[in-house]
Amino acid sequence: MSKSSNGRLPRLEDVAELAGVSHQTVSRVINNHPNVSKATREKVEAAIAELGYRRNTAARSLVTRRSQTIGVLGSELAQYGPANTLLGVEQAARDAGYFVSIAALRSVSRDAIFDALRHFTDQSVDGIAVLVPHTETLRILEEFNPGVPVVAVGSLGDEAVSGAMVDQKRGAELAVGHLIELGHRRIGHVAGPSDWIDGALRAEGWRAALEEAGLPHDLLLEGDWSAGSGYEFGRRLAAERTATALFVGNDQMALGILRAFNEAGVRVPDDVSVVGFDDQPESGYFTPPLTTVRQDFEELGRRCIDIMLKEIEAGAAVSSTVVTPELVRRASTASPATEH
Amino acid sequence: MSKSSNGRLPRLEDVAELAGVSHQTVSRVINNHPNVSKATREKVEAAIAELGYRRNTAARSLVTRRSQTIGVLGSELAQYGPANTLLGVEQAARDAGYFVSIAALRSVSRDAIFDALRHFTDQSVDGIAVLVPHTETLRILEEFNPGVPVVAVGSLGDEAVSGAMVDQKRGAELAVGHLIELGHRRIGHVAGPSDWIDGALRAEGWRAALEEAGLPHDLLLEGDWSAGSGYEFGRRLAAERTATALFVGNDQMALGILRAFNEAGVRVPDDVSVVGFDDQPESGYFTPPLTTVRQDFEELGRRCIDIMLKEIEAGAAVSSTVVTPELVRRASTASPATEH
DNA sequence: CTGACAATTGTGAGCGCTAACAACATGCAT
DNA sequence: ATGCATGTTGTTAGCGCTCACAATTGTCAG
Repeated sequence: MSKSSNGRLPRLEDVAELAGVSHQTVSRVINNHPNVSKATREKVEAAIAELGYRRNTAARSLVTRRSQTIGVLGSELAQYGPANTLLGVEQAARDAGYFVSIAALRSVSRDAIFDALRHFTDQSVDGIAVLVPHTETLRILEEFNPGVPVVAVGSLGDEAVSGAMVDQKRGAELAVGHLIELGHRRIGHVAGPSDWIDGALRAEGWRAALEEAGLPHDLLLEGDWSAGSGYEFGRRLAAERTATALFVGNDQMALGILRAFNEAGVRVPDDVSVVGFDDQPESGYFTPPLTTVRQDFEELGRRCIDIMLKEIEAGAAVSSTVVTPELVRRASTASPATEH
Repeated sequence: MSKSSNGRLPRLEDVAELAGVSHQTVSRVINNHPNVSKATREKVEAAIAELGYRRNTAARSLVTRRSQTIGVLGSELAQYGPANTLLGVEQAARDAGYFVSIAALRSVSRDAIFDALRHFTDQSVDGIAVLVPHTETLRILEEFNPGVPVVAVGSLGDEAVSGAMVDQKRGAELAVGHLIELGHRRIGHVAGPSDWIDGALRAEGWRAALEEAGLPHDLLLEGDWSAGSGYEFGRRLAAERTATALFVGNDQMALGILRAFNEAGVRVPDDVSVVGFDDQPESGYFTPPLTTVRQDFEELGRRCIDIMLKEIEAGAAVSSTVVTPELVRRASTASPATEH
């Protein structure tokens, strides 16, 4: 960091002096105000460069009451989806000149959420991105009005907060449609927790797709997203053999099911087809490589910030955006064996 | 957020007025200065509670030149290791009353790192945690002196910056030792990139362990951490069959190898034993469940902040800390088949 | 009762910036 | 020349807090 000769970081006043103008003119230059003559602007810019001047964020914040910071409230931030969404959020926010402050929830409770929101208001963040995919989160958010734009990722939002989401029902349709096309009639669903927005929506999409095709939709199991829970269900399903195809809520649970089927001698896809959700980088290397539904989490994060910046900078109204998922066909699905 | 009757957020002055003291006394109370009488402190605390007063961070920052913010510079933040380290960092930092600002590197270059560091100095962060596990990072850090404590995660640090790391050589020893104990003599290593600190250290540990046991250490392949690169090597190794056991740099590459071996009819662990590194939540559900070396990333992150806070708050000298990894035995390792 | 000292509380200034307004050119129609 | 709009620059105040120091009170030995 460059320091002025007296050992202090240079400030507006120092730049002004060197450029032979008032500090206010320097302020105008760094804030891109219109009415500054070209000659003055160049003089000031030269002085800024010479001193290595950088604006003091705290001083600016103090008077503008804005911090150029976006708060990201997240849970399960180490998981593939949230982690990548965070990356998209960070990229879009930093590119737009904002700082990104994070608060990770250890548990999703009212108190924890309030605590994190207070943390952000203490920091006078200009907006809050919420990566907490539980249905109850929205209700809690409405209770605590932080006074700045809030965008909930993974939800379509409502009257109070904006939302950016992947079209989960479409994703479920894609998966189930693929299985129906292959000739399956008995298609089960291993869902994520029903208090997670995505979990509920995928289950709903699964049911709707089967209903539309006139097929039964009675095989529904609710897991917790973990490979372990997939494994447990896999053992049960291997014993019962009630379905010829499974739509699984995420790739991790699918991995557990694959493992359980392998142990039990159930062949995938010969005996049972399996479709996952997410398309993690590893999913193509499962045994067998997993057919799944890809979600572009980084794009989701970027869209979230797009919406937020429109609200912050242009005072736009609450709105929402939807990212479309995509089916990735690999080796875990095939037509059912014809029965004798 | 509670507002005072005139629509403004309450400030020190408002609290002082209500409590019948000076603003300075209120400041003393919120900063826990000693010389404040019990009666006064209680009066002030009551006023603070009544008004819902919260200190203005920007104003405080402006005068103290400290922001109560820790910057986290990371790359590959969506990967299991870095993502969990970030979680540990966030937890420890927020618990200590700090804000956590992140900057994710899209590419690891001098420019990108400088950019991110400038981003942090603009924000006057009080310390910087670096989660960029490339060997060159340290050199770049030394060039740019941010003027605040820096802790590099995944490195032992050096004279200029502190470090928090997992004992990678010990981890490699654990893995290789386990294989030797099982009776393997030809133990190959699929390493991570050699310009990653962890990759280089694990390879070194592998070599050292074999050397000490008087075993050959000529089968070394360098991957890129991805399942895809593991898969490629797996195909080659399946064809060549030069080793009876493989120590793999991380669980993802191990997954790729498992996949390739499965395709090629190489049985694990009957024909070849495989040990991974990391112990991701999924590793226990691979086919077969993976023997691996567990690293406690969250602990690593917490330790990193412990060190940093000591430097920030107590002016402690540059130091370092080491987290010990642990072997997790599962089904991907066994004694080699006795040859005829 | 006084002076010295410690404990407690108050006063004033200023951190670096932006907002609001004032002041000054400049150009052009009258 | 005069008046007025327009563009450009300067002046002043104040955001909410902490620091350094000043002022006040209480305590106790002599």
